Amino acid sequence: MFPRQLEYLVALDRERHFGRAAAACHVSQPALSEAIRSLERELGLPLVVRGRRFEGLTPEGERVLTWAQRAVANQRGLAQEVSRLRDGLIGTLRLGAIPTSLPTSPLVTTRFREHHPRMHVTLRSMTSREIAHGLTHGELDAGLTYLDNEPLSDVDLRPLWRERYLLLAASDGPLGDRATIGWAEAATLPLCLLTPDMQHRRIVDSAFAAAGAVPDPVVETNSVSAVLAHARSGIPGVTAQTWLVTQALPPGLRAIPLVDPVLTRTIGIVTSARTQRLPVVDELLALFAPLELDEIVHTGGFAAGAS
Amino acid sequence: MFPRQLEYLVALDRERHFGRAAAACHVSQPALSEAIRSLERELGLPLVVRGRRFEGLTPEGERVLTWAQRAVANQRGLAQEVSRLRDGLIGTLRLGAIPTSLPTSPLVTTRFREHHPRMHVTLRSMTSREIAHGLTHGELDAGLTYLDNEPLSDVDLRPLWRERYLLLAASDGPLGDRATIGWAEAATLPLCLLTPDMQHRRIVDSAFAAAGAVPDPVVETNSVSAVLAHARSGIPGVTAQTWLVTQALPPGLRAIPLVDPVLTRTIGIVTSARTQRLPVVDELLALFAPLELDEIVHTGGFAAGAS
DNA sequence: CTCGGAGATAGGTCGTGCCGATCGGACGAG
DNA sequence: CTCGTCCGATCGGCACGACCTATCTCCGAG
Repeated sequence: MFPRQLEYLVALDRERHFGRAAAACHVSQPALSEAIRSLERELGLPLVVRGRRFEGLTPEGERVLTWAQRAVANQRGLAQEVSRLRDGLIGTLRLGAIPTSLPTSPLVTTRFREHHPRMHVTLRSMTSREIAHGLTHGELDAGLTYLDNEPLSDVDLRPLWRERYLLLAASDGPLGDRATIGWAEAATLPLCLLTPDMQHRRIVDSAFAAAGAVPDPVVETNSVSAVLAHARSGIPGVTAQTWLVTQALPPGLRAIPLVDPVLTRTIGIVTSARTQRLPVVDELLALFAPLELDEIVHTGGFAAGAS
Repeated sequence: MFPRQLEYLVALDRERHFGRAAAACHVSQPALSEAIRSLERELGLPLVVRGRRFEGLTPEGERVLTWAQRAVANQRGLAQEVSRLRDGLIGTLRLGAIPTSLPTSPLVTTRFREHHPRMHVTLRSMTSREIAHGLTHGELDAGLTYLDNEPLSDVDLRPLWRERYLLLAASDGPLGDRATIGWAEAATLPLCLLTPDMQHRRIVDSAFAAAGAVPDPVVETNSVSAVLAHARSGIPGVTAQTWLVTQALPPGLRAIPLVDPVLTRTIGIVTSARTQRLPVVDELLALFAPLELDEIVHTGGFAAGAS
């Protein structure tokens, strides 16, 4: 019933060792041991499998654990709220971002830091699946990922901008003078694409499929800079247009909008809908109106916004 | 930081009086008074406006209060989980239901009671707005209401069945031999409808509008039985077909399916998506597969199911 | 002026959470 | 087989804090 005991239970489940759990909680081992026992006594339920060593939680213990974790998370939220009210927001915003969102991520991080100078930001490149996992397990405050593809469950969405897609080709090649190109035609070219484990590639594939075409990826890579390099040497590639916002198009390259269909994917902030919003998440969302960054991303007003 | 203090804060905000709050928590007034002071000291924040009498919480106090309420709710959830694990589910399922769902509500309540014989159910007739309020404020475990009309926010949905709509008319009147009737034609009749403050009426109005017709409600009432009575005396009425599932159609009445368009509205269970699911809510949802009741409702297998 | 209500203060008691020290069983190494 | 080690349980004692009753202060109503 009491937060200390629940905290110990969470630590015990995490460390799987009474001594280490006690150390993690800055108490002696007997204190933690006794607290767990008293918790079992109060609840009238066995929580941990009693053996010579720690052997995991009982099924009842697992159920209680989830409530304990929520209580601990709530405690952290309260502590963060108090610290915000007293000293302004202090601490670290833990942000996960898919690779495609990285070039534009400074739009998010810098604005956040402008409003909260004493906050730190950790920005980790991860897959959308890892982001979902991090959110549900409280290891992440927010994520930057696709919103309308392979939808995540139990998250709140805040769209920021819409991606469009470009064919990168050598300006002195046969495509040097094209204003647009259809996905079907692009599929007839030898292409350099990202590997299929990346969501960007799966989105691109769906566009080819929508145009009734099957692409021919003669080179597959998991690095966008490799795509650019191949494009310059004659093997065109497909990229999201935000990749070109931060860095000038290298000389000798052209970016040709892909049409038929014009494929757009929304990128935005995802936050956990299940756990109570931490103050830091509230503050983050308060800074960005829906799709507010779309204009900046597409008009190239990025450099100014990120300065 | 400690649950007792947070509990006191919640009680103080509720009772707006130190003495009453203390009584509600079964402690003496000085105990509560001192606990609040110590909480303010620990957090380093003023929480209550200090005056000769209680004068409300400070803005900081309000923020802390929301976290305190979550902590208390979480505590209740844990307690309920423990009681479930020990003795099976005991207590009361607090259910809110819109009037239209009442005739079919026994399908829900009886199945729940079959699986949890020691649980009580309180079923309160309320508007969908009141249900939403009750869910967000933790005064309600679940609601029974329309899912696809005037959508509620921050709730989880579990569809149960789909309503269709019927025209009730005297069997010896001019409509006595009709198999179906269009909304447009129905609008030309003198009608008895529910009052516009009821969602059922607003749904019916939208069906008339979809057919490009404006009904002529010569009688408006907030009671379905009045609609039936008027139908028998010559003024037809519109009702959801589930109203006729429980009670046999009174002699002299016919129920004629309304078409063009065939209007369907889904009724189901709504639960709070924001607060952590209480065990009782988990158990309730576990008993009903999506739209599982649709067949029972429409084939009239209801009596058997409710026995 | 007095009285009653509201909340703060004072002083004392009891529970309990924590510590250091120690115990006892299991297990691996030799 | 036996010893050493690791892990968790148990013990005795201390100290803090949460609570209680009683009392005080202040203010407004009558």
